[in-house]
Amino acid sequence: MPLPVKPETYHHGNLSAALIEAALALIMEKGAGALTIREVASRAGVSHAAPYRHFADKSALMAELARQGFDLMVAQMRRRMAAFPKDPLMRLKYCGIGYIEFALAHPAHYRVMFGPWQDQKSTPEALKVSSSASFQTLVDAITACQAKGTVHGGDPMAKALSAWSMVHGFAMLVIDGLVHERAFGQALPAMMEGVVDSLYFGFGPGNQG
Amino acid sequence: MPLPVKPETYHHGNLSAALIEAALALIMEKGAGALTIREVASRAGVSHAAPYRHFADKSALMAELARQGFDLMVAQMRRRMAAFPKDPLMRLKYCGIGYIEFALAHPAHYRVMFGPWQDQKSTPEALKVSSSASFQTLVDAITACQAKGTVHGGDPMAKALSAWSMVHGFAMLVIDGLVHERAFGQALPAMMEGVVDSLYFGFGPGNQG
DNA sequence: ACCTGAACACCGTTCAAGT
DNA sequence: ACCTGAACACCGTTCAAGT
Repeated sequence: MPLPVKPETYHHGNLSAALIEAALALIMEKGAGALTIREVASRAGVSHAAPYRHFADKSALMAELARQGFDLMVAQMRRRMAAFPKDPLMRLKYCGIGYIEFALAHPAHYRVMFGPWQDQKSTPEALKVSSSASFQTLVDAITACQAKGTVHGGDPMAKALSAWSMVHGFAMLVIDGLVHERAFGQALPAMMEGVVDSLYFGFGPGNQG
Repeated sequence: MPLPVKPETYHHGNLSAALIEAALALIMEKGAGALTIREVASRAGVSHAAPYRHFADKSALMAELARQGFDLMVAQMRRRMAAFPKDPLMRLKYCGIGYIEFALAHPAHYRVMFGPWQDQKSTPEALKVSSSASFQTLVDAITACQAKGTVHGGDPMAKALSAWSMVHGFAMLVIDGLVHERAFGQALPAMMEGVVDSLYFGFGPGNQG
Protein backbone atom coordinates (compact mmCIF):
# COMPACT_ATOMS: atom_id res chain seq x y z
CA MET A 1 0.00 0.00 0.00
CA PRO A 2 1.96 3.04 -1.22
CA LEU A 3 2.01 6.14 0.87
CA PRO A 4 0.37 9.14 -0.71
CA VAL A 5 2.96 10.87 -2.86
CA LYS A 6 3.59 14.54 -2.30
CA PRO A 7 2.19 16.36 -5.30
CA GLU A 8 5.07 17.39 -7.51
CA THR A 9 3.12 20.12 -9.21
CA TYR A 10 3.70 23.82 -8.69
CA HIS A 11 0.20 24.50 -7.46
CA HIS A 12 1.67 26.01 -4.31
CA GLY A 13 1.83 29.32 -6.11
CA ASN A 14 5.54 29.25 -6.85
CA LEU A 15 5.37 28.24 -10.50
CA SER A 16 6.25 31.83 -11.33
CA ALA A 17 9.51 31.53 -9.41
CA ALA A 18 10.19 28.09 -10.87
CA LEU A 19 9.79 29.47 -14.38
CA ILE A 20 12.28 32.25 -13.73
CA GLU A 21 14.69 29.74 -12.25
CA ALA A 22 14.35 27.49 -15.29
CA ALA A 23 14.74 30.45 -17.64
CA LEU A 24 17.94 31.52 -15.90
CA ALA A 25 19.38 28.02 -16.08
CA LEU A 26 18.41 27.80 -19.74
CA ILE A 27 20.14 31.00 -20.84
CA MET A 28 23.23 30.12 -18.81
CA GLU A 29 23.41 26.79 -20.62
CA LYS A 30 22.43 27.76 -24.13
CA GLY A 31 22.48 31.54 -24.36
CA ALA A 32 19.83 34.22 -24.56
CA GLY A 33 18.85 33.21 -28.08
CA ALA A 34 17.70 29.81 -26.83
CA LEU A 35 15.23 31.31 -24.38
CA THR A 36 11.88 29.88 -25.29
CA ILE A 37 8.60 29.83 -23.42
CA ARG A 38 8.05 26.23 -24.44
CA GLU A 39 11.46 25.08 -23.23
CA VAL A 40 11.10 26.99 -19.97
CA ALA A 41 7.71 25.41 -19.38
CA SER A 42 9.06 21.98 -20.16
CA ARG A 43 11.92 22.41 -17.70
CA ALA A 44 9.50 23.54 -15.02
CA GLY A 45 7.41 20.44 -15.71
CA VAL A 46 4.29 22.17 -16.99
CA SER A 47 2.56 22.46 -20.33
CA HIS A 48 3.72 25.11 -22.79
CA ALA A 49 0.62 27.17 -22.12
CA ALA A 50 0.97 27.25 -18.35
CA PRO A 51 3.44 30.17 -18.21
CA TYR A 52 0.72 32.44 -19.61
CA ARG A 53 -1.07 32.22 -16.26
CA HIS A 54 1.92 33.99 -14.68
CA PHE A 55 3.42 36.14 -17.43
CA ALA A 56 1.46 38.07 -20.03
CA ASP A 57 3.91 37.08 -22.74
CA LYS A 58 7.52 36.20 -23.39
CA SER A 59 8.75 39.76 -22.96
CA ALA A 60 7.15 39.94 -19.51
CA LEU A 61 9.13 36.90 -18.42
CA MET A 62 12.28 38.43 -19.85
CA ALA A 63 11.55 41.69 -18.08
CA GLU A 64 11.50 39.89 -14.74
CA LEU A 65 14.74 38.12 -15.65
CA ALA A 66 16.23 41.50 -16.56
CA ARG A 67 15.02 43.07 -13.32
CA GLN A 68 16.78 40.43 -11.27
CA GLY A 69 19.86 40.96 -13.42
CA PHE A 70 20.02 44.65 -12.57
CA ASP A 71 19.70 43.83 -8.88
CA LEU A 72 22.55 41.32 -9.08
CA MET A 73 24.65 43.82 -11.00
CA VAL A 74 24.14 46.54 -8.42
CA ALA A 75 25.14 44.04 -5.73
CA GLN A 76 28.38 43.29 -7.58
CA MET A 77 29.09 47.01 -8.03
CA ARG A 78 28.52 47.68 -4.33
CA ARG A 79 30.66 44.70 -3.35
CA ARG A 80 33.60 46.11 -5.30
CA MET A 81 33.03 49.66 -4.05
CA ALA A 82 32.89 48.48 -0.44
CA ALA A 83 36.62 47.76 -0.54
CA PHE A 84 37.25 51.54 -0.59
CA PRO A 85 34.92 53.09 1.97
CA LYS A 86 36.93 56.31 2.26
CA ASP A 87 38.14 56.86 -1.29
CA PRO A 88 35.41 58.24 -3.58
CA LEU A 89 37.61 58.08 -6.66
CA MET A 90 38.41 54.42 -6.15
CA ARG A 91 34.76 53.80 -5.44
CA LEU A 92 33.89 55.36 -8.80
CA LYS A 93 36.50 53.28 -10.56
CA TYR A 94 35.33 50.04 -8.97
CA CYS A 95 31.74 50.94 -9.65
CA GLY A 96 32.69 50.63 -13.31
CA ILE A 97 34.86 47.56 -12.76
CA GLY A 98 32.04 45.81 -10.93
CA TYR A 99 29.65 46.66 -13.75
CA ILE A 100 31.89 45.16 -16.41
CA GLU A 101 32.69 42.14 -14.26
CA PHE A 102 29.02 41.30 -13.93
CA ALA A 103 28.44 41.66 -17.66
CA LEU A 104 31.37 39.43 -18.60
CA ALA A 105 30.57 36.84 -15.93
CA HIS A 106 26.90 36.62 -16.98
CA PRO A 107 26.84 37.49 -20.69
CA ALA A 108 23.51 35.82 -21.43
CA HIS A 109 21.83 37.52 -18.48
CA TYR A 110 23.35 40.83 -19.55
CA ARG A 111 22.00 40.37 -23.05
CA VAL A 112 18.52 39.83 -21.69
CA MET A 113 18.90 43.06 -19.72
CA PHE A 114 19.91 45.07 -22.79
CA GLY A 115 18.67 43.10 -25.75
CA PRO A 116 16.30 44.53 -28.32
CA TRP A 117 13.45 42.59 -26.73
CA GLN A 118 11.98 45.39 -24.66
CA ASP A 119 9.38 47.49 -26.39
CA GLN A 120 10.46 50.49 -24.34
CA LYS A 121 6.89 51.75 -24.01
CA SER A 122 5.70 48.58 -22.34
CA THR A 123 8.66 48.25 -20.00
CA PRO A 124 7.27 47.19 -16.61
CA GLU A 125 7.66 49.70 -13.80
CA ALA A 126 9.61 47.21 -11.67
CA LEU A 127 12.26 46.88 -14.37
CA LYS A 128 12.55 50.64 -14.69
CA VAL A 129 13.05 50.91 -10.93
CA SER A 130 15.85 48.34 -10.86
CA SER A 131 17.66 49.74 -13.88
CA SER A 132 17.34 53.27 -12.53
CA ALA A 133 18.84 52.09 -9.24
CA SER A 134 21.92 50.81 -11.02
CA PHE A 135 22.31 54.09 -12.87
CA GLN A 136 21.81 56.04 -9.67
CA THR A 137 24.66 54.11 -8.05
CA LEU A 138 26.91 55.52 -10.74
CA VAL A 139 25.58 59.06 -10.41
CA ASP A 140 26.09 58.96 -6.64
CA ALA A 141 29.67 57.76 -7.04
CA ILE A 142 30.38 60.70 -9.35
CA THR A 143 28.71 63.24 -7.06
CA ALA A 144 30.80 62.01 -4.13
CA CYS A 145 33.98 62.62 -6.14
CA GLN A 146 32.85 66.07 -7.13
CA ALA A 147 32.22 66.91 -3.48
CA LYS A 148 35.84 65.98 -2.73
CA GLY A 149 37.16 67.78 -5.80
CA THR A 150 38.62 64.65 -7.39
CA VAL A 151 36.23 64.94 -10.33
CA HIS A 152 35.64 68.36 -11.85
CA GLY A 153 32.28 70.06 -11.69
CA GLY A 154 29.42 70.03 -14.14
CA ASP A 155 26.28 68.01 -14.54
CA PRO A 156 26.84 64.62 -12.90
CA MET A 157 24.12 63.12 -15.10
CA ALA A 158 26.09 64.00 -18.22
CA LYS A 159 29.22 62.43 -16.77
CA ALA A 160 27.28 59.34 -15.70
CA LEU A 161 26.00 59.04 -19.26
CA SER A 162 29.55 59.02 -20.60
CA ALA A 163 30.64 56.47 -18.01
CA TRP A 164 27.65 54.23 -18.67
CA SER A 165 28.22 54.44 -22.42
CA MET A 166 31.85 53.43 -21.94
CA VAL A 167 31.32 50.40 -19.73
CA HIS A 168 28.20 49.26 -21.61
CA GLY A 169 29.91 49.59 -24.97
CA PHE A 170 32.97 47.71 -23.81
CA ALA A 171 30.91 44.93 -22.27
CA MET A 172 28.80 44.55 -25.41
CA LEU A 173 31.80 44.48 -27.73
CA VAL A 174 33.43 41.74 -25.64
CA ILE A 175 30.21 39.74 -25.26
CA ASP A 176 29.50 39.96 -28.99
CA GLY A 177 33.02 38.78 -29.75
CA LEU A 178 34.13 41.92 -31.60
CA VAL A 179 36.77 42.60 -28.96
CA HIS A 180 39.00 39.79 -27.77
CA GLU A 181 42.36 39.45 -26.12
CA ARG A 182 44.33 38.27 -29.13
CA ALA A 183 43.24 41.20 -31.32
CA PHE A 184 44.43 43.75 -28.77
CA GLY A 185 47.36 41.92 -27.24
CA GLN A 186 46.03 42.51 -23.76
CA ALA A 187 44.31 40.37 -21.15
CA LEU A 188 40.67 41.22 -20.48
CA PRO A 189 41.22 42.58 -16.95
CA ALA A 190 43.88 44.94 -18.31
CA MET A 191 41.60 46.12 -21.11
CA MET A 192 38.83 46.62 -18.60
CA GLU A 193 41.03 48.78 -16.40
CA GLY A 194 42.36 50.70 -19.37
CA VAL A 195 38.86 51.54 -20.49
CA VAL A 196 37.75 52.67 -17.05
CA ASP A 197 40.91 54.69 -16.47
CA SER A 198 40.55 56.48 -19.79
CA LEU A 199 37.29 57.89 -18.48
CA TYR A 200 39.21 59.72 -15.80
CA PHE A 201 42.34 60.71 -17.66
CA GLY A 202 41.01 61.39 -21.15
CA PHE A 203 43.05 61.56 -24.32
CA GLY A 204 44.29 65.11 -23.76
CA PRO A 205 48.06 65.62 -23.47
CA GLY A 206 47.76 67.12 -19.99
CA ASN A 207 47.43 63.90 -18.03
CA GLN A 208 49.15 60.55 -17.78
CA GLY A 209 48.63 57.97 -20.47
CA MET B 1 -0.48 39.57 -81.19
CA PRO B 2 1.32 40.57 -77.98
CA LEU B 3 4.98 41.34 -78.06
CA PRO B 4 7.18 38.98 -76.07
CA VAL B 5 7.23 40.25 -72.51
CA LYS B 6 10.58 40.81 -70.84
CA PRO B 7 10.92 38.16 -68.17
CA GLU B 8 10.27 39.74 -64.81
CA THR B 9 12.14 37.08 -62.92
CA TYR B 10 15.53 37.55 -61.32
CA HIS B 11 17.22 34.94 -63.44
CA HIS B 12 19.69 37.57 -64.65
CA GLY B 13 21.83 36.75 -61.66
CA ASN B 14 20.83 39.72 -59.54
CA LEU B 15 18.41 38.00 -57.19
CA SER B 16 21.14 38.19 -54.59
CA ALA B 17 21.18 41.99 -54.85
CA ALA B 18 17.40 42.15 -54.95
CA LEU B 19 17.21 40.14 -51.72
CA ILE B 20 19.59 42.49 -49.95
CA GLU B 21 17.63 45.46 -51.22
CA ALA B 22 14.39 43.94 -49.97
CA ALA B 23 15.96 43.07 -46.62
CA LEU B 24 17.19 46.63 -46.16
CA ALA B 25 13.76 48.05 -46.99
CA LEU B 26 12.17 45.58 -44.59
CA ILE B 27 14.30 46.45 -41.56
CA MET B 28 13.91 50.16 -42.27
CA GLU B 29 10.14 49.73 -42.26
CA LYS B 30 9.67 47.23 -39.46
CA GLY B 31 12.95 46.95 -37.58
CA ALA B 32 15.64 44.32 -37.34
CA GLY B 33 13.38 41.95 -35.43
CA ALA B 34 11.04 41.68 -38.41
CA LEU B 35 13.78 40.47 -40.73
CA THR B 36 12.61 37.15 -42.05
CA ILE B 37 13.85 35.04 -44.95
CA ARG B 38 10.28 34.34 -45.95
CA GLU B 39 9.27 38.01 -46.00
CA VAL B 40 12.41 39.01 -47.88
CA ALA B 41 11.76 36.32 -50.48
CA SER B 42 8.16 37.40 -50.80
CA ARG B 43 9.17 41.03 -51.36
CA ALA B 44 11.68 39.98 -53.99
CA GLY B 45 8.93 38.01 -55.71
CA VAL B 46 10.38 34.53 -55.26
CA SER B 47 9.47 31.50 -53.20
CA HIS B 48 10.61 31.27 -49.59
CA ALA B 49 13.20 28.65 -50.51
CA ALA B 50 14.83 30.63 -53.32
CA PRO B 51 17.15 32.72 -51.09
CA TYR B 52 18.97 29.54 -50.11
CA ARG B 53 20.48 29.43 -53.63
CA HIS B 54 22.26 32.69 -52.81
CA PHE B 55 22.82 32.67 -49.06
CA ALA B 56 23.73 29.65 -46.97
CA ASP B 57 21.33 30.70 -44.23
CA LYS B 58 19.73 33.70 -42.59
CA SER B 59 22.91 34.78 -40.83
CA ALA B 60 24.77 34.84 -44.15
CA LEU B 61 22.23 37.29 -45.53
CA MET B 62 22.52 39.38 -42.37
CA ALA B 63 26.29 39.32 -42.64
CA GLU B 64 26.11 40.86 -46.09
CA LEU B 65 23.66 43.46 -44.78
CA ALA B 66 26.08 44.18 -41.93
CA ARG B 67 29.04 44.44 -44.30
CA GLN B 68 27.27 47.09 -46.34
CA GLY B 69 26.39 48.87 -43.12
CA PHE B 70 30.02 49.16 -42.06
CA ASP B 71 30.90 50.57 -45.47
CA LEU B 72 28.15 53.18 -45.21
CA MET B 73 29.25 54.05 -41.69
CA VAL B 74 32.86 54.57 -42.73
CA ALA B 75 31.62 56.81 -45.53
CA GLN B 76 29.69 58.93 -43.03
CA MET B 77 32.71 59.12 -40.71
CA ARG B 78 34.97 60.22 -43.58
CA ARG B 79 32.41 62.77 -44.76
CA ARG B 80 32.41 64.45 -41.36
CA MET B 81 36.19 64.25 -40.99
CA ALA B 82 36.69 65.82 -44.42
CA ALA B 83 35.46 69.16 -43.08
CA PHE B 84 38.71 69.46 -41.08
CA PRO B 85 41.52 68.42 -43.39
CA LYS B 86 44.23 70.15 -41.34
CA ASP B 87 43.03 69.60 -37.77
CA PRO B 88 43.69 66.05 -36.52
CA LEU B 89 41.91 66.64 -33.22
CA MET B 90 38.74 67.82 -34.93
CA ARG B 91 39.03 64.91 -37.33
CA LEU B 92 39.13 62.54 -34.35
CA LYS B 93 36.12 64.23 -32.79
CA TYR B 94 34.09 64.10 -35.99
CA CYS B 95 35.13 60.54 -36.58
CA GLY B 96 33.15 59.77 -33.42
CA ILE B 97 30.33 62.14 -34.31
CA GLY B 98 29.96 60.55 -37.74
CA TYR B 99 29.89 57.10 -36.15
CA ILE B 100 27.08 58.01 -33.77
CA GLU B 101 25.18 59.88 -36.46
CA PHE B 102 25.11 56.80 -38.66
CA ALA B 103 23.93 54.60 -35.81
CA LEU B 104 21.11 56.95 -34.82
CA ALA B 105 20.05 57.58 -38.42
CA HIS B 106 19.94 53.85 -39.23
CA PRO B 107 19.16 52.09 -35.96
CA ALA B 108 17.87 48.89 -37.53
CA HIS B 109 20.86 48.59 -39.80
CA TYR B 110 23.15 49.26 -36.85
CA ARG B 111 21.45 46.52 -34.86
CA VAL B 112 22.06 44.05 -37.66
CA MET B 113 25.73 45.07 -37.61
CA PHE B 114 26.06 44.49 -33.86
CA GLY B 115 23.23 42.19 -32.96
CA PRO B 116 23.73 38.83 -31.28
CA TRP B 117 23.11 37.11 -34.63
CA GLN B 118 26.70 36.55 -35.62
CA ASP B 119 28.24 33.32 -34.42
CA GLN B 120 31.60 35.02 -34.24
CA LYS B 121 33.45 31.92 -35.44
CA SER B 122 31.49 31.77 -38.68
CA THR B 123 31.75 35.49 -39.44
CA PRO B 124 32.46 35.81 -43.18
CA GLU B 125 35.84 37.24 -44.10
CA ALA B 126 34.22 40.09 -46.07
CA LEU B 127 32.40 41.28 -42.95
CA LYS B 128 35.59 41.16 -40.89
CA VAL B 129 37.34 43.27 -43.54
CA SER B 130 34.65 45.96 -43.55
CA SER B 131 34.35 46.15 -39.77
CA SER B 132 38.13 46.24 -39.39
CA ALA B 133 38.26 49.11 -41.86
CA SER B 134 35.88 51.14 -39.73
CA PHE B 135 37.97 50.48 -36.63
CA GLN B 136 41.16 51.34 -38.50
CA THR B 137 39.69 54.72 -39.43
CA LEU B 138 39.47 55.44 -35.72
CA VAL B 139 42.98 54.16 -34.96
CA ASP B 140 44.41 56.32 -37.76
CA ALA B 141 42.64 59.41 -36.46
CA ILE B 142 44.18 58.81 -33.03
CA THR B 143 47.66 58.19 -34.41
CA ALA B 144 47.49 61.45 -36.38
CA CYS B 145 46.72 63.36 -33.18
CA GLN B 146 49.57 61.68 -31.32
CA ALA B 147 51.96 62.71 -34.08
CA LYS B 148 50.91 66.32 -33.57
CA GLY B 149 51.01 66.02 -29.79
CA THR B 150 47.33 66.83 -29.31
CA VAL B 151 46.69 63.34 -27.88
CA HIS B 152 49.19 61.91 -25.42
CA GLY B 153 51.28 58.87 -26.22
CA GLY B 154 50.63 55.24 -25.51
CA ASP B 155 49.10 52.36 -27.44
CA PRO B 156 46.69 53.83 -30.02
CA MET B 157 44.81 50.52 -30.09
CA ALA B 158 44.00 50.82 -26.40
CA LYS B 159 42.73 54.38 -26.92
CA ALA B 160 40.74 53.31 -29.95
CA LEU B 161 39.14 50.60 -27.83
CA SER B 162 38.02 53.18 -25.28
CA ALA B 163 36.68 55.46 -27.99
CA TRP B 164 34.85 52.63 -29.74
CA SER B 165 33.35 51.47 -26.46
CA MET B 166 32.13 54.98 -25.73
CA VAL B 167 30.44 55.67 -29.06
CA HIS B 168 29.08 52.15 -29.42
CA GLY B 169 27.69 52.13 -25.89
CA PHE B 170 26.04 55.52 -26.34
CA ALA B 171 24.54 54.54 -29.68
CA MET B 172 23.17 51.29 -28.26
CA LEU B 173 21.68 52.95 -25.19
CA VAL B 174 19.88 55.49 -27.37
CA ILE B 175 18.73 52.92 -29.92
CA ASP B 176 17.45 50.61 -27.19
CA GLY B 177 15.55 53.50 -25.62
CA LEU B 178 17.41 53.46 -22.29
CA VAL B 179 18.73 56.94 -22.93
CA HIS B 180 16.41 59.64 -24.21
CA GLU B 181 16.30 63.40 -24.22
CA ARG B 182 13.68 63.89 -21.55
CA ALA B 183 15.53 61.76 -18.97
CA PHE B 184 18.70 63.79 -19.33
CA GLY B 185 17.28 67.21 -20.10
CA GLN B 186 19.48 67.55 -23.15
CA ALA B 187 18.95 67.31 -26.89
CA LEU B 188 20.53 64.31 -28.58
CA PRO B 189 23.16 66.29 -30.52
CA ALA B 190 24.30 67.89 -27.27
CA MET B 191 24.50 64.54 -25.50
CA MET B 192 26.42 63.15 -28.44
CA GLU B 193 28.95 65.95 -28.27
CA GLY B 194 29.22 65.69 -24.50
CA VAL B 195 30.01 62.02 -24.73
CA VAL B 196 32.64 62.48 -27.43
CA ASP B 197 34.22 65.44 -25.63
CA SER B 198 34.46 63.53 -22.36
CA LEU B 199 36.76 61.09 -24.15
CA TYR B 200 39.26 63.89 -24.63
CA PHE B 201 38.86 65.79 -21.40
CA GLY B 202 38.20 63.01 -18.93
CA PHE B 203 36.70 63.40 -15.48
CA GLY B 204 39.92 64.53 -13.81
CA PRO B 205 39.93 67.97 -12.19
CA GLY B 206 42.77 69.19 -14.43
CA ASN B 207 40.77 69.96 -17.54
CA GLN B 208 37.63 71.83 -18.52
CA GLY B 209 34.21 70.42 -17.76
C1' DA C 1 -7.87 29.19 -9.52
C1' DC C 2 -4.79 26.88 -12.21
C1' DC C 3 -3.38 23.82 -15.85
C1' DT C 4 -3.83 20.90 -20.36
C1' DG C 5 -4.41 19.86 -25.38
C1' DA C 6 -5.50 21.22 -29.60
C1' DA C 7 -5.29 24.75 -32.77
C1' DC C 8 -3.59 28.90 -35.49
C1' DA C 9 -0.35 31.58 -37.73
C1' DC C 10 3.98 31.97 -38.10
C1' DC C 11 9.37 30.70 -38.37
C1' DG C 12 14.23 28.47 -40.69
C1' DT C 13 15.70 24.87 -43.38
C1' DT C 14 15.75 20.81 -46.53
C1' DC C 15 14.79 18.34 -50.66
C1' DA C 16 12.59 16.16 -54.39
C1' DA C 17 10.76 17.80 -58.43
C1' DG C 18 10.04 20.92 -62.09
C1' DT C 19 11.85 24.49 -66.09
C1' DA D 1 21.60 26.50 -63.18
C1' DC D 2 17.94 28.21 -60.76
C1' DC D 3 13.46 28.08 -58.65
C1' DT D 4 8.99 25.87 -56.56
C1' DG D 5 6.01 23.20 -53.32
C1' DA D 6 5.60 20.25 -49.86
C1' DA D 7 7.40 18.81 -45.69
C1' DC D 8 9.69 18.88 -40.99
C1' DA D 9 10.66 20.60 -36.66
C1' DC D 10 10.20 24.26 -34.36
C1' DC D 11 8.14 29.03 -32.43
C1' DG D 12 4.45 32.46 -29.53
C1' DT D 13 -0.13 32.83 -28.40
C1' DT D 14 -5.09 31.74 -27.67
C1' DC D 15 -8.91 29.20 -25.90
C1' DA D 16 -12.11 25.73 -24.84
C1' DA D 17 -12.08 22.17 -21.72
C1' DG D 18 -10.71 19.73 -17.75
C1' DT D 19 -9.47 19.28 -12.20
